[in-house]
Amino acid sequence: MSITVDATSHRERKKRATRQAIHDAAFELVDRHGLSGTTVEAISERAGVAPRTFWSYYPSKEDAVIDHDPDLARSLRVTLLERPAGEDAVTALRATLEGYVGRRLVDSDKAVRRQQLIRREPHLMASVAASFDELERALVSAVAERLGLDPVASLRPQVLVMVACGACRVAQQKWADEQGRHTFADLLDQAFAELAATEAGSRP
Amino acid sequence: MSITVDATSHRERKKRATRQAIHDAAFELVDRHGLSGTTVEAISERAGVAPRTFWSYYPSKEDAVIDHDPDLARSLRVTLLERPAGEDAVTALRATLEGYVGRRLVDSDKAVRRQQLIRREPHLMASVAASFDELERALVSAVAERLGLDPVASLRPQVLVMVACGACRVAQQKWADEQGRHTFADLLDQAFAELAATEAGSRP
DNA sequence: ATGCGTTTTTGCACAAGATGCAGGAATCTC
DNA sequence: GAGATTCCTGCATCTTGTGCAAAAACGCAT
Repeated sequence: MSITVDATSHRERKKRATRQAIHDAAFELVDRHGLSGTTVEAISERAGVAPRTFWSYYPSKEDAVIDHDPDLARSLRVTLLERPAGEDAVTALRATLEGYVGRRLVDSDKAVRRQQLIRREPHLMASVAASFDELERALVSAVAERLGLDPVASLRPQVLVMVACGACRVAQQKWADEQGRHTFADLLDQAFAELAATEAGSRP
Repeated sequence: MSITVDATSHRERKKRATRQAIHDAAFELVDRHGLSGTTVEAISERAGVAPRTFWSYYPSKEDAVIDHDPDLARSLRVTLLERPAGEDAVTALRATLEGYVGRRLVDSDKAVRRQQLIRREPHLMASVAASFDELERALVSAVAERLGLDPVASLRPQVLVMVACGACRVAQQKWADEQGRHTFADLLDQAFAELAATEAGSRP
């Protein structure tokens, strides 16, 4: 048993390829025939594995379609903590999320289809929400660390993360709706501009 | 076939009672034994109906636990549109949501258990997210209407709703975490105060 | 290359979730 | 109370998801 996790070993490459194949098959079939019109059996066949193997890669059909990166949370955390110390929290969050989302939107055609698929199939929201929740938690703890605040005593970290993630989500949604007519960065600018223009402190 | 939907007919009352019984049974059992430790058969038995009947009330176990009100979205929409015309959008949203959440938190013990249950059982997020999504859409369209904005052209309605719902979510989470040490209204105040203190308009 | 320990894949059995259908029971209307 | 309508139930069936153990693939040392 060696400690070295050679990310390019034959085994590792093959596992990644299989995972990708299953995800691709799941996405393609569900996009074409809907969630309930696609069986795990069909996905497995298209991916070239036995049905039983499917469940050693993903715990459910929905998860196979969404394909959540298991250590994205850690990665975002690191990125955020590496932002310049002087930078204010919202800017740091914004830059962190922009970088991540930007990377995801490189294949813009796939990204649009993905977003629209999620809209068409509300059941996919389960996986998406779980993933989002995990990211928000990670970011809250990272922001609290950055600001030297106790996330139990203060609501500030939660609110900051909520705002930044929310703006991001709104921009991403819009971007998918108009299929990339504006760049994502532009839409994010717009969302943050709206935020700045909002009188949030008003009292009923 | 009469159009009148007599909400207090024998039939209607019985249906409501059955639905409530199923929900109660589901909540109680899942709270005690976990989602995967509770079968639909057990829920049905506790509620005094045949297993087959369960699925004519809820499409899944998770939905029975969450018990989403199917016309809450419409109701929130109406409430929001009935707010004074002069009131700014965030305040109107805040008041609308506060009223709704406040009503839900009347039975505070149940509400705390519910929130903690959702945390313990991530699978419940599916139903919660679907419900939330529906509410946000309804509110976006209502806000757009109020402001005379086109929600496709402007991001403002989306951002406003996102902020208000987000603050609400943060406050609710906190409220459940500390099991009602502060009132929900207080925590909502805190969340909005943090929002107001945030420099959201900064650029990277 | 051969053999050996480890990891991955697969098949099988099985419990639970979910849906369509049709007969029977309860309820409503008159 | 009779007839129409709606609801509840049992049955058959398909799918999802998991545990287990055998078989296949792989990595490594000789």
